[in-house]
Amino acid sequence: MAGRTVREEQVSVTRELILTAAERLFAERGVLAVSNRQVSEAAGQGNNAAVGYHFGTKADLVRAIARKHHTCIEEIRARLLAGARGSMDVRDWVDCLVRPVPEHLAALGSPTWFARFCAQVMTDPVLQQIMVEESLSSPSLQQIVEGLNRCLPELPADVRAERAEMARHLIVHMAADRERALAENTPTPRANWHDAATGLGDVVVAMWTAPVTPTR
Amino acid sequence: MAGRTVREEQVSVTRELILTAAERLFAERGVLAVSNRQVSEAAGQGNNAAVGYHFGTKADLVRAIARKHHTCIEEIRARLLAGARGSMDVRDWVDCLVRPVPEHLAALGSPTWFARFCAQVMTDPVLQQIMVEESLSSPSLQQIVEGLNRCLPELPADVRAERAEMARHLIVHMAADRERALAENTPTPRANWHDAATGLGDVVVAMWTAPVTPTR
DNA sequence: CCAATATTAAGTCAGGTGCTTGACTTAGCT
DNA sequence: AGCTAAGTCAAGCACCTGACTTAATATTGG
Repeated sequence: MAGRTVREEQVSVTRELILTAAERLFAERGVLAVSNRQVSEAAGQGNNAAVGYHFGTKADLVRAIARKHHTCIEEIRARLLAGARGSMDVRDWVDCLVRPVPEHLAALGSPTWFARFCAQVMTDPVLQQIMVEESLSSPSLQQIVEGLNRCLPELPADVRAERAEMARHLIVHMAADRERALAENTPTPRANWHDAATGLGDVVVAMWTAPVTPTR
Repeated sequence: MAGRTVREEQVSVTRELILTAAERLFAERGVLAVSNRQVSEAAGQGNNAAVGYHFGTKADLVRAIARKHHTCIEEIRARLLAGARGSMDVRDWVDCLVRPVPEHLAALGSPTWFARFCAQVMTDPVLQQIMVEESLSSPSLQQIVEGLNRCLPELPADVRAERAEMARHLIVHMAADRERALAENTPTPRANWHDAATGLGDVVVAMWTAPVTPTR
């Protein structure tokens, strides 16, 4: 991370400043509602074009934020994956799917903004593509899907795809909701991120193992 | 709908023109990425301030779009609710929850834009509030929740709230995904909206009836 | 120790935005 | 028929945006 020379160190500091300022503003006001200028100012940069200089377009900035967190999440997922290898229990694989994001948010300490940022980017018609490029590049996700497939061999491929999509939505948006509630001091159904992930896991296991009513 | 006089008729035509143009642009490009000017032009109004004149701010326009569809959806929900009254089968109540939106979209005929619009508005930090005001004002939703509560009396209140939230996310975002796939001619897991709702119902029933692992 | 260079600062510019204004058109009433 | 009021249009306003240019600053390699 930290560059060897003083120069590189300063640069990486400013980049990080911009990244975190952008993440917060995006989460609180909306990605498209915030201009690069506002991000630069919030990052304490006198230069109103600091974002353009360091990252390029706003899409590039979004990608950089996503990538930063993605590496952390990927590590957690790899760790969980190691424990689940070879298991024939759906719950083990669901935990690999469900726990990384909440655990990452817990590790960041409150307040966090990434979940709200993520939810917005994933539903925006143009930013969405950036996120899937960044996320689906993960090979560990593919391993989880394969693990689930081995546990549920009778499930039709279409239904599998459908339920994977559902799981993704639940993970992202429930995390965003909880994050928002924490930010607004609203009561949350669960006391901490770990319990929230447990509740999510209960549901996702039930979801994957639900019987499929045939469509004529 | 149609006013008695010629004048009122013209006005309601213009309003409808703006409403549908806005819905399409918002769904395709993002609510905040589209200016009121662009909406006015797309609606064929020479007046660049037509949106302002007829609706006020953009938030008001969003509210108007939401309300328009909400009335239709509410009718469908009321109809389903009448059939479920008194039932002790979770599936009946879940259908009341899950079917109205897909059925409404099916009735609109393709292409539709409302689901994508809805998903965006529900995840935007400032627009979100408008949507919940508009949606949670529905008394029929409350009846469904009560019906589910009667079927599942042992479920803790927190978990109930949590799972209601999850169901909401699934309904909105899975509809949006399917709508987008239809718009882009991408293959969809289900052949039609009714089957999609069935698949969704399978999952939501499993979700509500899933065992709750205790948190120490 | 100095010159080359990367970063930051500051100002400028054309274009787009919401909002307001005033003139014009036309339906509806007397 | 003629007046009133609502709806439409077109232009202008101040403001903000991204992109670009230039100057100041400080680190680095020689």
